Amino acid sequence: MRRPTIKDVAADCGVSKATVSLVLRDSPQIGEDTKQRVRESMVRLGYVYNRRAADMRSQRSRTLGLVVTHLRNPYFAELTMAIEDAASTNGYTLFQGFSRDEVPRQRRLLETMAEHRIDGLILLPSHDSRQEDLREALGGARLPHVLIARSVRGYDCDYVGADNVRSGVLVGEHLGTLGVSSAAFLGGAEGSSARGDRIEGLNVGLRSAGVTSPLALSLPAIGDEGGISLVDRMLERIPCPDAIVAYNDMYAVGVMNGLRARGIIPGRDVAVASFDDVPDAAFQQPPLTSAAGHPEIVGARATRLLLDRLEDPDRAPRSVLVEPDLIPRASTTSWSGRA
Amino acid sequence: MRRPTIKDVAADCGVSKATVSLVLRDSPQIGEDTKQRVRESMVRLGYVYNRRAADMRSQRSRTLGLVVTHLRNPYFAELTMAIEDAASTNGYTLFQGFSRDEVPRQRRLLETMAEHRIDGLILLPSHDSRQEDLREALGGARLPHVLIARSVRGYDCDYVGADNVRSGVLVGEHLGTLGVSSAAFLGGAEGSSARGDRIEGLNVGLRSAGVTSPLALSLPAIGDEGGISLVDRMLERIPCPDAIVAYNDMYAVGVMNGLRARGIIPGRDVAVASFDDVPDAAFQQPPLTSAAGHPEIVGARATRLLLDRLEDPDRAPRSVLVEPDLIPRASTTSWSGRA
DNA sequence: CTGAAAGCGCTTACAG
DNA sequence: CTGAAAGCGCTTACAG
Repeated sequence: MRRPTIKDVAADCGVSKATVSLVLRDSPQIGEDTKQRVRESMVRLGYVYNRRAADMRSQRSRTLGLVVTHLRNPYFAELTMAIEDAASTNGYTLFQGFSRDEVPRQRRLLETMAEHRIDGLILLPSHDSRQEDLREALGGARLPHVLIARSVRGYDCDYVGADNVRSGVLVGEHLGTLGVSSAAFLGGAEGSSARGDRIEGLNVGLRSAGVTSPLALSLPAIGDEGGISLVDRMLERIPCPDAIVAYNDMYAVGVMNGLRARGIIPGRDVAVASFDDVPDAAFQQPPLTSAAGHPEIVGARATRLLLDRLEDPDRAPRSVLVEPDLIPRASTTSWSGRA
Repeated sequence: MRRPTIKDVAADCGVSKATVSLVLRDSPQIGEDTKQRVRESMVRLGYVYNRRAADMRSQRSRTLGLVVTHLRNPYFAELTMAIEDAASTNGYTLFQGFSRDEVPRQRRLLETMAEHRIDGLILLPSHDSRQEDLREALGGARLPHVLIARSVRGYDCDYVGADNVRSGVLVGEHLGTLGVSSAAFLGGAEGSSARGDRIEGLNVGLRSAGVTSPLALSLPAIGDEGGISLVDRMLERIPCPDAIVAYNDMYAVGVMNGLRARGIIPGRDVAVASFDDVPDAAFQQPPLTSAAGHPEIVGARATRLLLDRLEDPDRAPRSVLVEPDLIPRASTTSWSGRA
């Protein structure tokens, strides 16, 4: 009941192992009649190609690793699906792991994947990754890799993400145009590259739309804190601003619930905007204005970048920023203006 | 610049390959001083263990395959994370693929994973999978596997899912107790095992709570159709019932938006309930009553079942049904009763 | 406690 | 057009 190997196939149809191997790759060296006979033997014996053995000999695995933090964020889920699609289209199978935003867990995953001899890695780094963490885990294994969605300060490598500064500018200009004169930024992990970029762009956008005193407050989330709690903390410190910009759509949902709990109607009493434009954003009450981060494009470009690097391991690192789009919806456009 | 192998390590510290191999597994056969020397060599040379080679010899791969349809459903995302967690806790690395509910794509993924010699497979079957499809893809490769969330008619194998009949009963009893006298079921793919089970249970639950004429209508989704369109189709055929039960929380969100678009307030004018209890359910307006399907438990049990089967490939197939819980929220409890 | 040898299932020059 | 042989990097009996 052992699984048949090319040796069994070769014996079954009276050729050598080498011939069977060449038939597997449909080599033009082999005659059509021989190919036919070999293929019939394979079917008869129930032969299943063993890639592990093949790859061991040819020193590549045709596998890629994908490590993201988790899938609770629909943006990460879309990113994951886009990468799987691009990988399998190009003949690669994907190892997947979730760091849950924990550096030790991330390190273990990278180690294991390196031991499985993945050809390359796509990593959405856990938010507290330091450059040393990555250098240790990736440099040691000399593993081609690209970072997505979050960059790591001081660590220069291939990177693909939405253009967060530009997203911030779009949101800021939109709010300014609506007549907003005060705004707060809620959520996101302190020190996150995406958070810093979004805030930076937001200030630029607000100013360019003529808002003189941008960002009355910006509160990063503490631990697993959600939007409801952030609204409470905000209201302890400042009166409700004209607009609240959430770090992403998930925080925005919490923010809108937090506002309602305080008797403030989101969309009417205060404009609410955020980032990512996950599918659910359109189905919120009110529908949520969001800067689309196009995860399907980010995922496809990241996979492309990684495959390019496999071809040429020594090329200079590249950074790809995907252009965002502002999707205005009622959470900002129905804002009634200052009383 | 070739990667060092155990041969290089052995040469570096003057022992044989076999000794290095034993040190890798921390064998008690080897003396502490020798182990120390070997480990120092490994670090010095930057040795990375090659599991592919090891596994080829030992005829197992320490990898599992996970194929789900997609991650757009948060329930599937939770399931995926739970399985990855259980797999990595047990020393397995996960291959992941998405069938996108397409049988040919599913078949290709299963074939490729079999060629990579995964030790076992967890499959959330694409909704139109026939038993022949699975028999062909899995029987041929003699691959240990367990199905999750959806069963396939006529295909007897290990299975883990929420108890959908019981979920239906819980929802039905809850609605009956609230005084509902008419209900419609919206969404889900026609022929889906989960859909059939939920409807069956729902009828039982409604009856047992004294509702004499259950389920005025049940409409499966056509293609990618969402809740909004389903509401429109429902209202063309019957007057709005006391309660709408959606196939899952994603349809429920659409259903509530569809109702609002028609001037019907969900929660007040009509009770809305559904299945899964994804994290977002609590944050809907109104918060959504849902029968929790506990994906973290389903995922953990499925992985356990697969590992058990790897131990004993010939045991009889088992079916594990995870007990659901009804989480009542305002989408039903604020229902005002018949006018 | 350690080493020499065979073998896992392929691919890859090299002959013929 | 096909075959014999070496080798990918490990593990596993088997000696000693």
